[in-house]
Amino acid sequence: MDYDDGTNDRSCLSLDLFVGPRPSPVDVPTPARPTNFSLSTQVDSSFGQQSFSRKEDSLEAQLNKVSEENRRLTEIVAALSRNSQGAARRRGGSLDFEHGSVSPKRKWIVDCVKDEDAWKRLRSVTDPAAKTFKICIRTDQNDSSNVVKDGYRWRKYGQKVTRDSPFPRAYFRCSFAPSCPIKKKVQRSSEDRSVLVVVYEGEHNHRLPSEDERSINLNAAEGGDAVGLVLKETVESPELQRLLVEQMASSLVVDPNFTAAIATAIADRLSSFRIQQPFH
DNA sequence: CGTGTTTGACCTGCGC
DNA sequence: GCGCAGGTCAAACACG
Repeated sequence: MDYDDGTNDRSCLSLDLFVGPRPSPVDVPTPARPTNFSLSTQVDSSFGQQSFSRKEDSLEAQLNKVSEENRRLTEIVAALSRNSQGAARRRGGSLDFEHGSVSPKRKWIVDCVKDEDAWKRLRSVTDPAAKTFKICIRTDQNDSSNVVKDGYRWRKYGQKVTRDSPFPRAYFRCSFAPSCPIKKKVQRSSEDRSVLVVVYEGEHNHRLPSEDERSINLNAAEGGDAVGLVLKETVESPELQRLLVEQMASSLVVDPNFTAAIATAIADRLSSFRIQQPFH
């Protein structure tokens, strides 16, 4: 699907990985790409092997660093997307948190809220006074279940067909701690059935279950972890894998440290090459 | 048998 | 007061 802001479903796929609106140059200052620098995709593996291995280690570390930063940004931008909704509406935007619908123009999707710090950040940036917040989660379009597992354990206590959506709304309580006051409402978006709109009301009065406990809970539940599924599919889908790699590569290329490392590696090789094969 | 889901009935708040 | 819609309860049921 093509949207009137020039994006399409394909571009939104990559957008989903980062959660929220496409960062503009103003939002995320990016270093200027060196205009007189180009990197060939074909590299002769016969020279500079040892030197390049060291550089590879360095680059792998860079890649890991970028991956970790990407993960953190995902959580932070998810929280910011909520905070930005007012501005989005003013410019004709997008995610209607009041009615749980998602405009096709833009898609603000949370792909992961799975650790306690992420919950705290979400709360601190969303609506701490009302103690409610709403997120949207992309799931498999063919998955008709309203299962959204976020590390906590939920017990469904009701389901209701509402007026503003053809899809039923499911009501959940936290079953990990019987006295926990938090509630969760899950409803499929009427405009994009692959998106689940999740409303949390209240706060947990206990800690996030440990990894072991979560593992037991998640494995015991039928239908799989919808949030985990999104991440899993993101990694396992060849197209999304490619998009993820492209984005990481893009991040690396605009990183001055990365380009400097590449330049140094190439300079090493060139100097080695000149020594072995002087100009005629 | 324990735990979670389903689903119809009931409760509650709100607008008219 | 009435009707409507959203939210909750609880008995029946399914499942491991």
